[in-house]
Amino acid sequence: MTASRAEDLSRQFKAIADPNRLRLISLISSSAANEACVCDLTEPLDLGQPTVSHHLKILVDAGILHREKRGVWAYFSLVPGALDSLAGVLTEAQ
Amino acid sequence: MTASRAEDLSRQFKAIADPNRLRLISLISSSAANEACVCDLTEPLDLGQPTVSHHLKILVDAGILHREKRGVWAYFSLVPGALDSLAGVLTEAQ
DNA sequence: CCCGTGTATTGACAACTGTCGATATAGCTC
DNA sequence: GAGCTATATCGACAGTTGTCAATACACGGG
Repeated sequence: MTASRAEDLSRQFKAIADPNRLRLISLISSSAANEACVCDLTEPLDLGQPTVSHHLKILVDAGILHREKRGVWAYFSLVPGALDSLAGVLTEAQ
Repeated sequence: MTASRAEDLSRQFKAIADPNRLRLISLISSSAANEACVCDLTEPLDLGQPTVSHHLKILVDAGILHREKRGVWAYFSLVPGALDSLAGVLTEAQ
């Protein structure tokens, strides 16, 4: 594996390598329309709104979540195939 | 997902969320007998021996690598199924 | 045009992480 | 046991990360 490929992959793994971000992914994927807004996510995680917004931005920047603004609300959903692609890296390694 | 489950998973993802550790995994899995010693790994990564030993310890503590000492050499190999188990978490999430 | 509300950004701070040099430990060979 | 070699541990340091309070921005309703 080249160094730059390893850098790219580590950026994505770093994005999900945080307990609160793993819970965000879990909450979003298991919610009604497979999407959730920030206000739905602060309470179950017991974190402040800026902190949740920060974590969501990291996941969006990593290409794992999609952000769609409708009116005042920002709805977050999983990018189809993003997690599968990361999973593939792990299964191919062994 | 419970908070403690998320903590456990994040510990494993943190272990692989580093470019040099991803390369270590790649190097070990693609080497001859699916194992390698520290001395084989320092040169391709261009890191010092203490640093490589440190990264390997993190992977062993996370249950991803197995360490077997034979004489003066320490041979590292993938723990069967460890990466598959992590991959499963990602595919099930979506 | 305000006001209220949902979200994003900024600045600050403690905690953690990756790296290195120096040193310690373990095991082989003579 | 002495010396050599492979590996592990320690101490230190810069850089990064997660969190919060404060603030800014964006949008809809009156």
